[in-house]
Amino acid sequence: MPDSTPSCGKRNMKTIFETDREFICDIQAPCFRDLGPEETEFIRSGKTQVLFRKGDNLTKQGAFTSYVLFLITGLAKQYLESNSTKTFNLRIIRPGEFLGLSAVFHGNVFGCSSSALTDCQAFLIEKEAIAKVIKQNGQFGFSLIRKYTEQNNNLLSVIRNLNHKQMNGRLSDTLLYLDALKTEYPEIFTLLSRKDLADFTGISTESTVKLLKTFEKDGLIELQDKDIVIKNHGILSEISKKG
Amino acid sequence: MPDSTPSCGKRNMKTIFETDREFICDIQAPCFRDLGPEETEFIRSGKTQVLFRKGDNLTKQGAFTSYVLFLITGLAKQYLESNSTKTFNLRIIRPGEFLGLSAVFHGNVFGCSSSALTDCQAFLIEKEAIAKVIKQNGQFGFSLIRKYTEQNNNLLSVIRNLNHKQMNGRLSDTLLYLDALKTEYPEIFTLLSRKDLADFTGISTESTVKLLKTFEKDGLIELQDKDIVIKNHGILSEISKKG
DNA sequence: AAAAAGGACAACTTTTTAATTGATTTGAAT
DNA sequence: ATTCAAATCAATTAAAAAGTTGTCCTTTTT
Repeated sequence: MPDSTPSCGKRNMKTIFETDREFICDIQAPCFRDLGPEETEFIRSGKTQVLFRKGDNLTKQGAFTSYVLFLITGLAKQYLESNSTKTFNLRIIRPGEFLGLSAVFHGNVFGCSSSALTDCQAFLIEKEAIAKVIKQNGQFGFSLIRKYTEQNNNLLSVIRNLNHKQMNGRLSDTLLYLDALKTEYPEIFTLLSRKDLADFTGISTESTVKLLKTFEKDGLIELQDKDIVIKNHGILSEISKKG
Repeated sequence: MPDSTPSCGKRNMKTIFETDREFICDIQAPCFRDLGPEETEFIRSGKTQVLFRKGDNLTKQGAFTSYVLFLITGLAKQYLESNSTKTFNLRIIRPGEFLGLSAVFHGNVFGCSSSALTDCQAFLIEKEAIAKVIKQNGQFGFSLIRKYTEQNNNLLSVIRNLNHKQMNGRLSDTLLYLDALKTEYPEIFTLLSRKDLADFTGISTESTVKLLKTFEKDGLIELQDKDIVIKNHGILSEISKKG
């Protein structure tokens, strides 16, 4: 589990179902700082906390939803499912991020699936509670929108990639995206399989493997078991830009 | 995928998200036969269909829920999570069964987790829709209650087992339970790991392995790779009864 | 048509996970 | 105190999944 997570004071937290030693985790994440005491109380009353084990689905594309997830600890990946075999990885979800926010405003199904790369603690907040607080507290809404638009920008660049770029450019993109997370979560690459990388990049697993080797041969990266070290950011982002 | 599932006419079904060739699966399962045309329409309007891939969670213990799942094809297991390491398997979920029904009536969180043993097609029906139809159509409610009480009886025997019986009795119980499903789903044992069996039985994986060998030595069962063949139902149910 | 990009398949290797076994410890029941 | 049931631990083996590589095929670009 990452070190630099919004601390909730305890490790080895339990689900709310263990009555013997109930764990109370306050809402202390940055984006909740804007809330007044009654608002905090209101959110708290409409939330629950769940431990997702590594591999568990946090959300399932197409399933009805009545809540938003807020990741407290752990890392997850968000992905799109198309036919039963194909998967496209959209992004890594970090502590402090929301999942399923769009269902608060329109539709009532999850648009994407997501699954836990490590054990994950998450708040589940009923959408009425979130909606009410957003309407009531402009600053909170502002933070949310900010987060959301950032994610949206990422989606746009994903689409750009898929449209314009070829293998090299896309893989560079994926590597740079993940590498940017590495400062905060040094284990990020070791949590992902080659298939995961392929699903981020939108190419086959085999091509990914081969291209990674080529990148290594060209001195752009270094493959250390599952970990990947970027040796030449400059050229890699050149490749990423040129496609 | 099992052969004898409530047929919906097609194989290789797709999620509702694939607009190119949308799959429409009518509500034809036995328990929906009691519904009048308007009721069927009402349910249909408040449902969606999702393909859960093998390993996916259908439900997550502690997560808010606003819907009921109805399994169309595939097999799943339902289990209880306690601390992050321990799991207790409650039952196998077969096509034609509901999941999360209790949340329609009380509480709004899933009481158990469940995950797909094979790819699973499921309806998700919003709980208001189910509730309304139950109130409206006594026969439908009757079928539902019948199903539910049967499940409940199983839970009672599970509790009895945990309280009174020791290893031999419990494992016999688990084996007989699963073997009863084997007629309809011959692959049932091959879908479960030794840990799964242990989690059904409530004993350690190692003890399960050892006891299975003992049972085989005593001619009660035959271990054929992952498959298990019951050779002596009589004695096994003796052991199950005696504890 | 030729070349390049990239997927698909098949064979193989490595790594990871699951299963198995024996030895040791715990803990309740007699 | 002794016994038995069963968990835990450590070590080993077996099976499954992930990763790798080469070849060949298809599609797009030129």
